[in-house]
Amino acid sequence: MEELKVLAPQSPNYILKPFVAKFKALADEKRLRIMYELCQRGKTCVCDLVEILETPQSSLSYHLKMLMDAGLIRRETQGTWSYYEINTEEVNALLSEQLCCIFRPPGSCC
Amino acid sequence: MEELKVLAPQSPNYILKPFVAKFKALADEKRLRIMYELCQRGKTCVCDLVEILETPQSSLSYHLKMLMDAGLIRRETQGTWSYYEINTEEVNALLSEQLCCIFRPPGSCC
DNA sequence: ACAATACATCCAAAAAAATCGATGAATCGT
DNA sequence: ACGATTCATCGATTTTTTTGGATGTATTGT
Repeated sequence: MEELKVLAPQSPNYILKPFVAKFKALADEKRLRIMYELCQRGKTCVCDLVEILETPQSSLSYHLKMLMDAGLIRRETQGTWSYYEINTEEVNALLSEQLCCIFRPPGSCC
Repeated sequence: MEELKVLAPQSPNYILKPFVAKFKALADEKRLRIMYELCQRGKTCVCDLVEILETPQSSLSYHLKMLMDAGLIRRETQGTWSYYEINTEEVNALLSEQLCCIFRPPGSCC
């Protein structure tokens, strides 16, 4: 039976690791644009985003997955449609209030 | 007298662009670690960071430049030494208060 | 049942970012 | 003046990320 190896919980890298994925998810113009649109429009399906961003559907799905895996957005499936929306709690916990008008849904702050 | 004209309504991408570089700068474990150490220790020179992060000097310089270009840290040169420190205003404007203990210098908030 | 739509996933190619030894400029100590 | 130290920049290589057409599954409308 192999031993489970774990980073020391007090190591800085252990503390910082969860944030890397979140910042990576935000470190792309297309994904920032997705975040922006989801804030402006609320729940939005992929086919609408394809039109808004003028980006191939497979590319959109890829970027949405990045944001999902980082916990910054949420998906709600209704039949064939996938509706995505901002995960307000996560975004609020991560970004400053000054960014609320850009990356937080209207009314969720300020 | 002509009225000062505010820039015509810009595309979302225009608004978002400045943030891409900032999030890109934070989207790396090594650079997050640099931010963390600068917060803990205040002004720190490159040679100290080389020892702390156990990373080649050229790599450190590369990452410090990324953070500099994003405006997240500041440099102060004293003779041969380069001291880097957090740009508190920028970080506060970008990140949530909940991250203050990790990415903001102690005492600059909470 | 069939055609059309929505979307996640796959995959190979292209683009972007990171790595690290080497070089060179500036400064310091002796 | 000379050797040593600090650090930014260069450049070739490796690694990671992004791209977008193709494929497959699920669902909807007729």
